[in-house]
Amino acid sequence: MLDLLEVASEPTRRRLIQLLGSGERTVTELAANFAVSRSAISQHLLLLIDVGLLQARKDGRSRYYSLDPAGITKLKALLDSFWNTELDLLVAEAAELASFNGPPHQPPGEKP
Amino acid sequence: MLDLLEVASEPTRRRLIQLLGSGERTVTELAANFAVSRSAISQHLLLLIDVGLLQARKDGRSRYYSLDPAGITKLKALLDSFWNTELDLLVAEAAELASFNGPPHQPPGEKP
DNA sequence: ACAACGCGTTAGTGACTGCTAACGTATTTT
DNA sequence: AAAATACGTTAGCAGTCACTAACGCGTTGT
Repeated sequence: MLDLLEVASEPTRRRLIQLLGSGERTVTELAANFAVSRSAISQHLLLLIDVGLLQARKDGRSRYYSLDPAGITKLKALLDSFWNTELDLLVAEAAELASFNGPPHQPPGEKP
Repeated sequence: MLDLLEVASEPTRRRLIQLLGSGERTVTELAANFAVSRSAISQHLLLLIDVGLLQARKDGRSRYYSLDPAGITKLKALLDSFWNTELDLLVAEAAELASFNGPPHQPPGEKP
């Protein structure tokens, strides 16, 4: 898969990116947060490197993975170009409609 | 595929969502914007309906597809929860670094 | 030094994806 | 009214994905 946004969107990889937001981690450390094997996580990480979202640093027998700022910047740009004004308008309209028709889940008023 | 964000991220579907931002369209109208067949587009649209991002209205022998505001709102929420503060910080740092080291593509100064 | 272990990566596979080809159905056209 | 046409959906398939199992290679313990 080549598309940056699509690669970043897969649920496991999304979570990996978020976890790496707070600093570099090894495969094993990351895998501890998931139900799947180290191997699966390793492959996700390699793919994320392929598309330029991650970097790796070797230290002893561990490899420390971290976010690549350039890749993250690129991802942000893609997201911004996708989410255009028309979509924002639609969200605003949906919010208004919800307050008219009665909210489906969260009442609009403050808690008493 | 069940994950809303992942479904929305596929390049063809991303473009479909953007095209539908300006109003409802038929399968044929939408397919005119792509290299692939009507059939392929139809299947993407059905998937987008499955995850709640689209609605369809039948009229004559055409089906008019349009964005479902509720789904789009949900998508926005997912995106916002994914893109946390740490990632924004990283992007800011990357921008600073680029201006120190010499910009790779776009010079930071205004055009003379 | 050699055995045992820990870490990360490749091999192999079932399931799924996105596509074209074939189809069903409704609407025109003659 | 029958034939042709336009629109959208299903059938079938090659390629890809995400995963577990098996592996290679450093490192650590004895």
